Amino acid sequence: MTEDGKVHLTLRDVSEASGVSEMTVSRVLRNKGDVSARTREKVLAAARSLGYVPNKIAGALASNRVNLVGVIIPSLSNMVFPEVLTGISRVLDETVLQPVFGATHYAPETEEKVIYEMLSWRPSGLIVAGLEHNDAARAMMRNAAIPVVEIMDVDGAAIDANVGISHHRAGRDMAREITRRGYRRIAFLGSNMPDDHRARKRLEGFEQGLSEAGLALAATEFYSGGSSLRKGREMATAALAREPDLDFLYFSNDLIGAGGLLHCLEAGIDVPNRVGLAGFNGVDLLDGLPMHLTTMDACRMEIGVKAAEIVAGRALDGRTDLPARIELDPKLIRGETLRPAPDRA
Amino acid sequence: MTEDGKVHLTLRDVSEASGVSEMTVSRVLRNKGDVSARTREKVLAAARSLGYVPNKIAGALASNRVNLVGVIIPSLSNMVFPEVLTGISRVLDETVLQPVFGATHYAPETEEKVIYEMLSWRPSGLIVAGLEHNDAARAMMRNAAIPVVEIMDVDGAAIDANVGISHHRAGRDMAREITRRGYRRIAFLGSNMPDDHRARKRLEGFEQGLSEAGLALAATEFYSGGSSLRKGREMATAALAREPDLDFLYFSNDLIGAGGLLHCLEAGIDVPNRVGLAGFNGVDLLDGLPMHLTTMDACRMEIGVKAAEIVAGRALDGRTDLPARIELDPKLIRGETLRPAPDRA
DNA sequence: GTGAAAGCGCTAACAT
DNA sequence: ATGTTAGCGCTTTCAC
Repeated sequence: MTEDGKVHLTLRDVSEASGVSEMTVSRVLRNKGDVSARTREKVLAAARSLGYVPNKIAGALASNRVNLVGVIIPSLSNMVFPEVLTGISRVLDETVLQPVFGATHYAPETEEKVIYEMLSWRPSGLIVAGLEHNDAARAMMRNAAIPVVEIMDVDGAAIDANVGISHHRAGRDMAREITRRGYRRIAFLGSNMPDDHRARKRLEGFEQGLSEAGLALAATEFYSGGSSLRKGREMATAALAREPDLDFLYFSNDLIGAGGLLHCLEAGIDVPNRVGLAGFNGVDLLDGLPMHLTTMDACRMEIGVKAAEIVAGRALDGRTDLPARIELDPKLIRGETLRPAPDRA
Repeated sequence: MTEDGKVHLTLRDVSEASGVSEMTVSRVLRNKGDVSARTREKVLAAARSLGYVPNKIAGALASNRVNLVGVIIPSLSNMVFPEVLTGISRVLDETVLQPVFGATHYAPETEEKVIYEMLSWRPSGLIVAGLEHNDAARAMMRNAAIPVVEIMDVDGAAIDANVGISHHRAGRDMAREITRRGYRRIAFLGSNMPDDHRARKRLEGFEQGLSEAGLALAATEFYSGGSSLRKGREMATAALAREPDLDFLYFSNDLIGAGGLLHCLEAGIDVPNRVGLAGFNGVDLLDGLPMHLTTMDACRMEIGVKAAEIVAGRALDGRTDLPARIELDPKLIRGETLRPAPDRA
């Protein structure tokens, strides 16, 4: 607060202090239009000495331009999303655009609310995780007249643009890899969140992959709440107690997979010969475990980068030549928790 | 985009569609003032059928109220901060306030820029990690005339309000605990980021605690880049190779501590008798390791909650009775990586 | 290179 | 309970 009780300085204050019109002050502060070096210096000196901070609210209203990109994801406290955000930031940091984050906690109604709030700020673009949204959310995004990129998943119809991997394929490919190596009594261990559509699609793809080899899941184990090493241990313990002849545990993420691995090693189970294991995500925080867990890279950083490039290209440069759909390849990361394929006779 | 080429609907559109004045439409949409049930229904029906989304930019400018709270932290991809954000969201979700996040990557100039950007949106409050800021940042926050809460750390002078733990004390208390249990050849293993002031303060407190027992650090090991299990393993390996008679490894966070623990267990080192270990943070993702790592809870969730309560109480309810400084107690979490204290003779 | 006028979409304050 | 007027702080447009 300044001495005269004013809470915020305006362009007018800078104008008066520098003896330059508001309009020219505005030009200097935005590096827009031609201003003489002398005037520019006067203005900058005044702005700095007063401690002027522009009011973006007013600027956005007047220019009808808001350099914000809404980024809507299920959760921040999940090792998966920070990397996507990093990819997005890396690209947007090179532009005038700024990401603004919102979390849905895997609840469609929360997602609807978050999208509504975001759109009410009139952002320049939207990046949303997943392809599943309720009707209201879908309608808002369709009517928003801004680039909307749905990310992470490509198994379904997108509203506008789409960048991600096929989780169905990821699950199927993992099943093929596992069966090729001779595993036969295979369990799936994952979360039971009905709105985690990507985990669901991986499971569906996985089951399809098994059935191609004439197999079906030998056991499933579900948990709720956040994932942790302990959850993975508990699920592995439970599954192996219930079905002692299981020879493979497929986990829906790396953290619980790592927990399962620790359990097996401690229980003296021969990994990967007696029991093999795999996770999903390619979380390199966990690099350093006694054994590398076989997993599949979800291309999270790259998804963020590509999505941000589409938004920036369309919103800023008016480009219309950008791909509307980018399907990335989830790469298998072969750890030591998978035994070699048997020699074919 | 609607048929007539308009990109966004305005109050005027809803007013015309419902035959009610703009002002009354505004009242309905904000639940403000008395409106008859009949009028309210007409307006809501019109707004819904048109798909009207209010323009918060215009609303904020007119009302001089922006229900945003800027939250500025070093990094999103760090297990430490998501929990703080969860605490903040939990409180703000019960109010009209919305958090907006910014990351500084431990760079003071980036912090300054992020604070400037945040303030240019005229938020209702600011929550900033740490007490160390450059002069420009400090000046902006002092002049902002909004509640500013510095969090995580209480070792220093705050601008306005302050919620956190004393990292100096946390380090000192850990040193006391370790020396009490008879460990004597003690190493510190942590990051070498010069701008991670909290890690630095823990180290200083730790050294002070050691010196009280007539000891000094027997070794230090620093790493750069993100922390991971592997980094912890490597540092433990290096430290023990260089100083084979070390009997304690104090890590600056739980993740590298867990890596160190895995190394020791695999190397057949008797933990906690031959070598003890401790980390910092209380990250419960890691619960499930072969042995519980001794650590100290940094009260992250509670810090977020208290900080948000101060902002909400002051910004929304005009309360002036809220504490300006809250120092929380980092609790020792005793795992099995600490041996019992020797009987005193 | 600089300035004056108009207006962005909403809400506060004041009618009625 | 509803309507009218003015104006938030900036940028656009046009004039000089």
